[in-house]
Amino acid sequence: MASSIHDLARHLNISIGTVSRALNGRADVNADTRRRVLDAAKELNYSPNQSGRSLRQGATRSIAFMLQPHPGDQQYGEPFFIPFLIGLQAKLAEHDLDLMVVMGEPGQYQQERLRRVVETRRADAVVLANTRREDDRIDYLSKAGFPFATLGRSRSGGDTYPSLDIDFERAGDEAVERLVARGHRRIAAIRPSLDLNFGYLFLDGYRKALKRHGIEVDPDLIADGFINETGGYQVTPQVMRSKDPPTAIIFNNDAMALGGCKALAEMGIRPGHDMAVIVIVDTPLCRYFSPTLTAFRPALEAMGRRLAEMLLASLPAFAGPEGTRIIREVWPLELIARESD
Amino acid sequence: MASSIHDLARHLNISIGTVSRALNGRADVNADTRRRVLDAAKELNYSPNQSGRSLRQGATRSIAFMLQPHPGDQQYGEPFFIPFLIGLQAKLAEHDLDLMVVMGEPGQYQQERLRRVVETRRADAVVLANTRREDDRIDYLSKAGFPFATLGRSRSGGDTYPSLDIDFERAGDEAVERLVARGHRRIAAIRPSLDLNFGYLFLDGYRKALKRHGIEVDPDLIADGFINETGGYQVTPQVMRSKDPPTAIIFNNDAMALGGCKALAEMGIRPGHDMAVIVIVDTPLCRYFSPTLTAFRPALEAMGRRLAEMLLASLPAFAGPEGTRIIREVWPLELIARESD
DNA sequence: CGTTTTTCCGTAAACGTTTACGAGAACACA
DNA sequence: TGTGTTCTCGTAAACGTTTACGGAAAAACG
Repeated sequence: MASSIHDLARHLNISIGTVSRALNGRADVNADTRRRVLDAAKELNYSPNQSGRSLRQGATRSIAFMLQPHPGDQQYGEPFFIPFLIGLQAKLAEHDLDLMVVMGEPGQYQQERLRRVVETRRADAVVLANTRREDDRIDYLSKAGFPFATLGRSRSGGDTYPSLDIDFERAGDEAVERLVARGHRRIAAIRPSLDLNFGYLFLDGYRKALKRHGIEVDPDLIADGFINETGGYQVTPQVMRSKDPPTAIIFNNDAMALGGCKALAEMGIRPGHDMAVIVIVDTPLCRYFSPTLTAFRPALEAMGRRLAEMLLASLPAFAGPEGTRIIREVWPLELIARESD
Repeated sequence: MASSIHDLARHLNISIGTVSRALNGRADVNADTRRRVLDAAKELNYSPNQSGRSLRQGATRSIAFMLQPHPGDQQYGEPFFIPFLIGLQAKLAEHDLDLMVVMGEPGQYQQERLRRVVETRRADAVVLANTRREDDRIDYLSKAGFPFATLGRSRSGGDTYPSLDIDFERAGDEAVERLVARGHRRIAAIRPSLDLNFGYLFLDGYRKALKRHGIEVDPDLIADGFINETGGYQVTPQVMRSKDPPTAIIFNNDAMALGGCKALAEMGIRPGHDMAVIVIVDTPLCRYFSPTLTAFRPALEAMGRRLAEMLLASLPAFAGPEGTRIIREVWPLELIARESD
C-alpha cells in the first residue's frame, strides 16, 4: 500500500540515494533526473515516511503543547487557550510542523506526561501554558536541555527560553485608571489564589495606579479565591464586608467575575449600576453575560502565531543565519468597554 | 544526552536483543536478567526512542484529530469540541497514544492537511469532526484504507467505520414535545444552511413531533442561516415575517440562537416572555446569556472517551480477541431547563 | 591531447528499535 | 549415557530514510 523510496528508485532504475537527493532539493542532481523523480513521485503517490525521516534526522517535526489543569480542578482555562492554540497550530503548519496536545491529568503528578514526551523524543520542543510562578516543568526542561517556550512569565529558569505574556501589570493599572477617572476611590481586586504569576503582576499594576492617585491600598479590598466561578462567588462577599465597601471590583479572571456577579446579585447589588465591574482577560462569556462585562482582551490567536515564531527562532535547526535567539515579549491588552463599569 | 538501548546493553554486558525483550515483557528472558535490565533502565534514565519504535513496528502510536472550519468562516465550533477533545485525549493517554491536532485552513482545500498526515504516516488513525452530510474526507480515507472514526454521522462511506453522534432527531422531537406541552402550536426551526448532517436530523425530529400532534409543518417557520451569530441574526426576522408568526423558536446551534435573540430584542420581543427559545446543543454561553437559554446538552467529554474506545476496537493492533469491531452509537441529550422557554 | 575541475550518481553506513532464528546450556527422562 | 525438552540469550536482519564518501563520466582548460 504505502510506497517506499525503494519502490520509486526501482521504478526509475536509479538508486535510492539519488531519489532522496532529488526530492530534498539537493544541488548535486541533474535537472532532468530531478524532474523524472518528482513526476514519478506524484504518479506513484509517494511521500516520505515520517518515522524513517525522524529516526535518521533525529527530529520528529512535531511540537508538543502542554496544558495543565489547575490543582483540585479539572479546568484547563479552555476558552482562553483555544484561540491561542489555533494561532500556534497555523504557524507551525506553515513550517510543516505538527502539533501534539498533551494534557496533564487532574490530580496526578503533572510532570509525568511531560517526561514521557521528552524522554521518548516524541516532539522536538514543548510549549507550556498555565505557567506558574515557580514552575517545576520549566526546571525539568531546562535541566534536561530540552527546547521549550512558555505562554506566560515565570520566575523559574532565568531568561534562557522564549516566552510570551500579556501585560497584566499594565492592565491592572489601566483598569484602576479608568475607574478612578469615573470617580471611584474604593476599588477592590479579586484574583486567583494559586501560584499563577499573572495574579501577582496584575496586583502590582493595581497598586501602582492607586498610589499614583494617592489612594491608599486597602488590604480589605484585595481577595484571593479559587480560579473558577465558585471561587469568585465565594470570595466576593468577603470584600463587600469591608467597613467601607468598594464601589468597583476588578476581577483577574472571567470565570471568577461571573461567580462574583452572581454573589453580587444575591446581595441585591447590580453590576453596571450599583457596582462597576472590570474583567482582566476577556472571553466570549463576557460578551454575552448580562450586563455585558467590560474587559481587557488579548490578541490570542496572534500571540499563538508569535510564540511559534519565537520558539522556532530559538531552535538551532530553524534559526536563521543570525543564530539562535531567545526572545521574550509582553503584549498589551485592548480594553473592550461594555456595560458593567 | 539521550541514552540508547545500546548504551544500556553495554552497561549490562548483554545484547540489545535481550534488553529489548526484557523491557517489552517477553517471556523468554530470565527473571533475574529482567530485573537487572529494568533497574539499569531506571538508573540510566532510559526510554525507548519513539521514532525507532515507530519505524520498526510500522505504527506511530499517535492519533490525529481533525477539525475543519466552516467554509467562508474561520470558526471551528470550538466550545463544542473542547470537552470532546479532553475526553478523547484522556482515553488515548490511557493507552499510551498521543493526540495530534490537525486543523484545516479556512478557505483552503480541506483535504490537503489530511493527506499529509495519512501519506507521511504521521498517525495511525484519524478522528474526524465537523462531519458533513457528504464528506470527501471520509471518501478519501475509505479509499486509502486508512483507519478513522467520526464524530457525527455522514452519508459517505457506508457503515465501514466507527462513528458516534448525538441524537439530533430525538432532540428536535423532544423540543417540540416540550413546547407543545406548554401550549405552543406555532413553532419555528432555525438551522445551519451548510451541508451538516445534524441540520437534517434535527429537522426530521421536528417534523415528526409536529405531525404526531397534528400540527401542520409550515415551511415559513423553517429557515436556514449561516452557522454563527450573524447567521442567526439575519435569518430570525425571516420567520417572524410569517403571516402567522411563531410563539416559539428552536435553534439548532448556540451561536445562531445568540444572534437570533439579538434580532428578537431589536424587534421588542423578549425571549422567555414573548417568545419561547430552545437551543439544541448547549454550550457555556447558554448558561450565562440573559435570559439563560433552555438547551439540550450532550455528554461531550464522555463521548470523547467513548469514541476513542470505539476507534481502538476497530484497529487490528488494539482489537481484543473477538477481532475488529465496527461500532456506531447515537447518544441522547439531556434537557437543561432554563429561563428562555 | 593531457590534466584538472565539475557534474552526477551509486554505495553503504547510520539513526534506534524489534523480532525471527538458531544455538548453547541446563534439565528431565528413560 | 543418550535423547528430547525447556530456558535463555546472542546474532543479524529489517523498518525507511538521509548523507558522507568516492568514483566515473563529462566538461573545462592549458
